Amino acid sequence: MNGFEERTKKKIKQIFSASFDLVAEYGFNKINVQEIATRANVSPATIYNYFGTKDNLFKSMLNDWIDSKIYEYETILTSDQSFEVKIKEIITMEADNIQFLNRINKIKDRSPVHSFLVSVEEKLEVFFQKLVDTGKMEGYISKHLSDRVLLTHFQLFFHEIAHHINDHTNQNKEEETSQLLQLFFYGLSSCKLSGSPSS
Amino acid sequence: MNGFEERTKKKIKQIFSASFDLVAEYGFNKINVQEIATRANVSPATIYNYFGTKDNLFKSMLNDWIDSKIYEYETILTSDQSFEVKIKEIITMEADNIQFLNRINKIKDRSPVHSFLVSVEEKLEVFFQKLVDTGKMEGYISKHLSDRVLLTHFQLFFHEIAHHINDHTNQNKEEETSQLLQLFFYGLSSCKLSGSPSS
Amino acid sequence: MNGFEERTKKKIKQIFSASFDLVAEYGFNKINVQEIATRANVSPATIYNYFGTKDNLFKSMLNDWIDSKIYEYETILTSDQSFEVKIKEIITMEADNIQFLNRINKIKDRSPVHSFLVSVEEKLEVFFQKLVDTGKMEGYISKHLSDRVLLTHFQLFFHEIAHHINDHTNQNKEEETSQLLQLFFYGLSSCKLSGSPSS
Amino acid sequence: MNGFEERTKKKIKQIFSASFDLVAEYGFNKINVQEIATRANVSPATIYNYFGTKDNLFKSMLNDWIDSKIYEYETILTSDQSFEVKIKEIITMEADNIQFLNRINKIKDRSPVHSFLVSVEEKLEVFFQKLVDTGKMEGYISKHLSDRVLLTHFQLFFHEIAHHINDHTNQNKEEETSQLLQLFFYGLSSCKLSGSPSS
DNA sequence: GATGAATGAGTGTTCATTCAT
DNA sequence: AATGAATGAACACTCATTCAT
Repeated sequence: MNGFEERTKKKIKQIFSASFDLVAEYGFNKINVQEIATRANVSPATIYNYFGTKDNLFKSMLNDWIDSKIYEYETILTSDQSFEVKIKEIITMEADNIQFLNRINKIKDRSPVHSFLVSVEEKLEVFFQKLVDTGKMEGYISKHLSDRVLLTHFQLFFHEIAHHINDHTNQNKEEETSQLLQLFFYGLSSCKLSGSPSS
Repeated sequence: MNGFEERTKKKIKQIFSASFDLVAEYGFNKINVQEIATRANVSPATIYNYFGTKDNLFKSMLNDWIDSKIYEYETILTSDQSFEVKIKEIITMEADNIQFLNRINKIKDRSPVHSFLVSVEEKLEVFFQKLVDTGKMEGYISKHLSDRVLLTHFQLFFHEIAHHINDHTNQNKEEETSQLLQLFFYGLSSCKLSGSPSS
Repeated sequence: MNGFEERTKKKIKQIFSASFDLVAEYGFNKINVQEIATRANVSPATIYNYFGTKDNLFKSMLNDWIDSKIYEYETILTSDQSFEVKIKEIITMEADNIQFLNRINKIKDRSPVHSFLVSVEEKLEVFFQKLVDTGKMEGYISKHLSDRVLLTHFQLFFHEIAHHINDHTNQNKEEETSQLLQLFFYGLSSCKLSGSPSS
Repeated sequence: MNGFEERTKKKIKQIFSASFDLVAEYGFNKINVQEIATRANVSPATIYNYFGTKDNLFKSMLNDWIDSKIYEYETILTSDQSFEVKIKEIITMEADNIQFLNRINKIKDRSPVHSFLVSVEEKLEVFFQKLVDTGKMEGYISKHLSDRVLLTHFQLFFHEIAHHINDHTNQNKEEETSQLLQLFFYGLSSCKLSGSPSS
């Protein structure tokens, strides 16, 4: 890789980073190319040279982001730890991206970005499927629960806990996170208080 | 009520209805006053006569909507049925509004509407608090779980189930809804399969 | 005049008064019919019933105003006092209308009102001509000065002094007004300090 | 200065010129950005790129205009001529801007431009103060007249004479201008007919 | 390759005026 | 006769995108 390519890569990174931060803070709809360009220290025209359209910039940025995220998740999943520890680690990771995840999770508007969000979701589902499989195999998840239901449940729950971890106004993080994990594993009625495989 | 007032009320209803539908379908950011006006069979200027600004229209519409919704919920909550039946009824009602709820739930952008969403959320929290109280009193919810955690949990869960009910591509609604309720009450490990108060 | 006509006349007076005040405060361009109607305690539609257009309202209002003003001026002019005293009295009267006069004096824009302002100006010129004639006859004004020049000069000077009288931030009203009158009669070089006819 | 800057400067000049002409002809209130843009051969968006708001365009234009005007005045004031000749030269210059001056002089409406007009007026006052000082020093102006009064008087008088010079319907320009100058120096009673310092 | 500059197509909002009651 | 309500025609301003340098 020569000097030109390197500089180009660096600029693309800056643009991705600026887009990510601004989307996380304000959502897709309330930011404009000028803002992204300013924060990335390039001109708007440069962004168009690289990505063609604003939507395409978002698509590329999302693609880059989801791939690196999935890679980190997979690393945890294939590591040598108990299911519960893996869950906790992944959730902690999620906490870092929770604001951004909230942004991209519920957007089903006219934006052409939406079509791309579907592919992000698919990649995430593939991962969560592996997670569910592991959980069932290790006896942490009742086998008669359908995968489809569990997928939705995992995603929502992860957001929920990550949101709590990330909430800076929250004083009882530790306690509440533990309670949420308990809700996750044992439900509202809480027939059991400390978790070990039920098999 | 004379003829003027009656027609005005009717038009306001039309405008609220058009706004609601469009927000539900496309979100706050992707619709313009012209569209709302067209769908409501009025001119944009009429909307400004009534509401002054676009934001104010949204605020009024949300206020109207949340009040009627809370009223219906309260009716169910104070009815003479078991906790589980109440939950199911409320969730079924939610299913009708799920798309709209998804829209307004995650929006924390620069829009001045946001400030108003907080008050919507507060009204909802008041209701969910009552729901949690009832659940604890009737023995369906473990008393050592903090209210704060439960509030978030309830809201998320309701959305989750309602989303399933509302998902038209879904074939196994009945079965999946039942599974989700089970997850809700008894968690991932599913120590118990049929629910009756644990007290 | 029956009760109906009386009420109509009263409303027209209210509308004239509201228009006058608002034009004096904000100028022709920055006030709207709604504002005038509100201040006059009528509906905008009523104004249109009476005057047809906004411009026509202004024309009627100006006409009414200038006629009453000219009437008062003429009364002073035909009174039995010295020229200097008459001048002072008229200037004092002007002070009350100075804000309004400033408004209408310099407006030569696209407004159709302009065409009417010309007729206001004509009426004023007729009066000022009489004033000049009196001044020349009584020996206060050098006869070799052309009427045309004197007309402009009088109008400007009246505004200038009236403006000083009306300026509430001004501490030395008395002194400054006297100086201005001196400038008027004897000019910058002030060859004379107390004025008596030079004939 | 590279090609970019040069073209930008040229366009700004065009925009200033177009704004100036239109304001002079129709006043601030009756012209829109589209019109200015059309006359300046740019798009409205370009104007917003440069100036941000319509008001800001006016402010910038006025600032540019007053500075160049003051510069020309100062040149005359510091030149090596008699007071009367300086006065005549400045008045002749004013005649070129009289329409525009009439526009900006009396506007005290709700427009945010007004706040800026104050600073224009201040710059003019500084200049007129110098003029008055010179006149007093050279014995053309009676020293017991207050500066405050003289400032207003000068401004009004300049407008008056300039207006006459500029009035194309006027046949006797020469004669009338001379009469007005006489009124200025020696007042209505005209105790003196040819002007030389009275000291 | 990078960018300063320019713009067309909207978007929220205002307001004189009309119309049905 | 009076007015509540409705609207068409503007207008200030934004922003994704293009283009000449």
